[in-house]
Amino acid sequence: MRPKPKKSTAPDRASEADSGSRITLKKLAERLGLSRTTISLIINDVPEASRFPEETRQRVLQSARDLGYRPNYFARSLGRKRTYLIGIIAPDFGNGFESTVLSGIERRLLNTEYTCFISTHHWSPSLLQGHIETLRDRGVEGLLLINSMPTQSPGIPAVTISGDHPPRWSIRVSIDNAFGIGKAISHLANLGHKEIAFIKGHEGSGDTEERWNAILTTCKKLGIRVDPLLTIQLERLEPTGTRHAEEGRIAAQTLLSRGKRFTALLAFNDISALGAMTALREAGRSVPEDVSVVGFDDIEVASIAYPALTTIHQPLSAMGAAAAELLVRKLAAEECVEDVRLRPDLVVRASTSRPPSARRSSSTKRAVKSSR
Amino acid sequence: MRPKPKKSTAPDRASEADSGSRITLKKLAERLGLSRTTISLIINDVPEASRFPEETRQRVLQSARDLGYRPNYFARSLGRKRTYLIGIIAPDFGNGFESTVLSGIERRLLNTEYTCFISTHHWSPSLLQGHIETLRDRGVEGLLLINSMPTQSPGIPAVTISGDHPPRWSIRVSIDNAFGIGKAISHLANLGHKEIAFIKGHEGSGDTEERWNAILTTCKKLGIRVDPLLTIQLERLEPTGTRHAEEGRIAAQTLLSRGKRFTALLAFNDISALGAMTALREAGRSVPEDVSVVGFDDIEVASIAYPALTTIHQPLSAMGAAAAELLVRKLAAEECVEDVRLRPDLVVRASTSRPPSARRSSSTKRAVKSSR
DNA sequence: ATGCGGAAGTAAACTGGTTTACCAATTGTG
DNA sequence: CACAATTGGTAAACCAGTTTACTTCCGCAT
Repeated sequence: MRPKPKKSTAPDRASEADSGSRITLKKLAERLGLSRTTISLIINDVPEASRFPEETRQRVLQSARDLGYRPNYFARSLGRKRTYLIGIIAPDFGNGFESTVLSGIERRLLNTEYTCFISTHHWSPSLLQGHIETLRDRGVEGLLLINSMPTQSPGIPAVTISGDHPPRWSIRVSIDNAFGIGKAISHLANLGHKEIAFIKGHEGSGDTEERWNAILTTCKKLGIRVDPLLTIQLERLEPTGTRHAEEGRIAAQTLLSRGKRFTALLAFNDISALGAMTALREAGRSVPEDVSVVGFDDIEVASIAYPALTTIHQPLSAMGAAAAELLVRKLAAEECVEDVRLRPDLVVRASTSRPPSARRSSSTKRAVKSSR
Repeated sequence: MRPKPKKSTAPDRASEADSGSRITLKKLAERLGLSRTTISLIINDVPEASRFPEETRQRVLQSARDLGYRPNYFARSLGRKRTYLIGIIAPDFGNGFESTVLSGIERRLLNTEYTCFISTHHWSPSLLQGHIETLRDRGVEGLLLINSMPTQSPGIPAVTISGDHPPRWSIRVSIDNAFGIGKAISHLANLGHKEIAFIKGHEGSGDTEERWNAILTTCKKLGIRVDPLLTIQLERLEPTGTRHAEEGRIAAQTLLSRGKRFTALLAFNDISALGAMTALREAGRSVPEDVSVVGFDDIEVASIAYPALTTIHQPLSAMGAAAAELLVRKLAAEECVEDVRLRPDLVVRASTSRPPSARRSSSTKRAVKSSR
């Protein structure tokens, strides 16, 4: 794009051997003795190009290939009024949640015309707003919002993944939090747990409210008490986005410091569950002998933690792919696309067992179990 | 960018209330009774704009603000021949390595003019090559290559982060692998380990060779035998990029199946170390009582693993920031920027201890230690 | 000989900015 | 008072494509 003052490397593309700069439509036209119009029509293979005899078509195509012609995206976008650009926004690159969603998005977009900007806002609303403006300036046609909820409509099509309060302006891909939480608590209840502690998600973040409401509903249904003393909310730590596990550890420490007994802990997500497990160990409690722990998300490290984490599996990659799919369809035609809601499932691993009171053999040595 | 057929949401920007479409320089000029030239010069605050009296300047600026004028990036890039676009390429979004480097890059680029494309290639050379071409077509001015090494020069400035064999066409940000490996092995040797197993990195990936050579050199110096039977190379699993821990688990299983005794294991990186720890447990070996494990990278989960992982800390975020810095400098002026090499350090946690032979009190109950 | 239709292709306007070269009017200076 | 310099600004070319509305030529039927 920019002129290079000195090329130290040998030119490795035909296009660059040409005349120092990239070959343009005009130069190509001159070489072929045809007009820019003709070349453009043929290169783009528009219906009108059928006017030209096969021979001319081949001549143009061949020449374009030989000279390594690549249309200038900026000129093209300017004329066509389409950019094929998508903006992705996430709070951070995370410990497995965001990255897995991102890979799902990439997978779906791989063989399309679209290219993605990705930016992160570290939970700063103003940064989020700023990114949206920058991306719009850059010409993105649509937005994929992972766990990110702007206060105003971005003014372009947007698909939110796992955000709360789906606003009217966005399409939403989410999982059935109530179903997942129901499964998790039922699992603990079935094992015999009655004293369950809860780590609630961050204020105003993604699925916090929905999951919390599901906890309240499920517990009421199952006759389990939700004790405020056994409830703690995650607080963000600086620098945001890099210490999620630490947040869970601190939450569990606070919980323990209150002195109220609990035999199980349901964390907001896996990473906070893992941090909490660390805190429990530090306080001399064994998992799952003393305290059973359940996470949410099923990120990769959940399965290699020790003990391997029982959790609610979210099809993260599929959610990313679904979101990308919806956005692409929305951008292609103004087709009316609908929200997608997926079902998570419970994955039982080694971090949950019956509560200590239910088995008076608490000194049993921990068996080495397969962790998956 | 594209015409919206029906706007269901209320217009939230002045620019959109205008005439259905975004306001252009021309419209702005007409409203002000000035020429496009004048507006352009003033908006861009070029030196030549000093010609215009302060009063005119303010009038233009104010009006632009009021009408929510935002220059069209495509038109601008076309004329200026600068795009302020950077392409980032990584194998995948990973479990902590890539994401931390990415956040370092983002941090450095946050208050600059640059915007980033990010793409991943899942270790496919052809996909990597394809991404480079796509990004070049899209007009990126430079590339940040995380653990990704194209076979040919990309033809634009590039900074590689943690890649092997730095080619002449790129600037390189890396850590001193030899130093790190030296620290790791010395640590094990000081504890009394002599039978050390090694998990070598993937064929052709990033720091594999450098670390492997460092292992050979250090072991020779310390008089430690590098036994082929205690050496295993990581193999990629499908779908690539999502099962790094599993790769480490399989490697350790293979190692164990060979029946050769070892008291310590040095893994290529943290995620494979964690997978290996799982395999060791499954085989009934305790970490660190029976086998000490050392990782490399110090990703976040290393510190919350159980036992917390002793590892070589890489300043990942700083490396990302440094790479971005170099690229920006390179793009700004053709300033001659040099490679950056950073020093990692050893972080001793709970996954290493003296070998079983050295302490004949092998039935000691594992003490609960602080994990950081 | 004239008019029609299709085949093959192009001129020119347009996208929305940037930039160079120039102009007209005023002010300053010898 | 003539000439230069300054002030305040603009026309037009340019970036590299897309797109619309022609044109020209030829063969064929009337």
